[in-house]
Amino acid sequence: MENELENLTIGALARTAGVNVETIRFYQRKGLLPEPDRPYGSIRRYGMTEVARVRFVKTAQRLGFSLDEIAELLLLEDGTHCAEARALAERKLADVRDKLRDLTRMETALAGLVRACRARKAQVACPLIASLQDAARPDLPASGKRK
Amino acid sequence: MENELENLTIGALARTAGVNVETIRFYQRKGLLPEPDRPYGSIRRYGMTEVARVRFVKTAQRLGFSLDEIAELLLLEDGTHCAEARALAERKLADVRDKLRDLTRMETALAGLVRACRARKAQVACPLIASLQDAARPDLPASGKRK
DNA sequence: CTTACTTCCGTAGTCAAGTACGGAGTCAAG
DNA sequence: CTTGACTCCGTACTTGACTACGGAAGTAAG
Repeated sequence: MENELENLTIGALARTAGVNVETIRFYQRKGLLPEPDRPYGSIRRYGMTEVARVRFVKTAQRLGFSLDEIAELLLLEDGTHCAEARALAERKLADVRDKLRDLTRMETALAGLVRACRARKAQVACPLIASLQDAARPDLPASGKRK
Repeated sequence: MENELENLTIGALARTAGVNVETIRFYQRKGLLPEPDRPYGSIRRYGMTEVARVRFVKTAQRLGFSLDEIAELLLLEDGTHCAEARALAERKLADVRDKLRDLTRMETALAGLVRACRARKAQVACPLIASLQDAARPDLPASGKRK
């Protein structure tokens, strides 16, 4: 035992997760990462669970989630009560599916452009905007100030 | 002619695109949105092209792109030269596919949680983090400071 | 033990993406 | 031709997500 990867200092945790030490501490303050109590006047130690958590935060950010939203996702991970969990999960799932839809459209448009370019068709217009346009959020168009 | 939707003031543009007027002006300063010249000492007018552009920016943001990245995507839309366009499009496409992969994994995990919850299995643990963990970026783990 | 690096913690600064403000000019209804 | 709403433009403030700083305490190697 006494694994390399299960007795990390905050610095080692940061390095293996690919972030700054300050970021770890910042996430702890925000409640995104538990702050283990320090064994009697000593320094805190971390394991792979924490590494995975930090990486998850970073990945979710890349996918357009804010830290607050990520906190909610982590609630699910940590096991909330069934009723609330389900409602939350369903909302997040819908959100994820919206993103998937839009990303897929972007993929199609980009792939089309690359193909056209490869085929040396001089006419290179990328209907990227158009790809996301239609069927876009049929929500209240009158003074619809979502926020 | 003289369509409702082709002679918008900045305020109307903002309203139909679902953003603040100041945001429009901010995007213009950043070069994300063209600033049409004002017909001799008068005010600027906008059309559906601009509405679509603003909406595109907002959607791309939701998908985790920064304004700088979005500016690049818009370059494609506006038709850069083939060689550069293709290189850029290929990079963006790879990026989009990475996101798709991760989002799909999140979808699976969330859908699983919802299903479990529906089935009233008390044991509700959402392996959300785990779903993104493996096969996660096999890039330089030593001092890998992506930014 | 000393010395050099870390950790710890609080406070302050930075950068991206807006948002707000205020005064001067424009417009369209009455 | 005035009045109220809106545009224009510059500058300043805010929020989210870090990043830096500095002094006291912990730790690992020589």
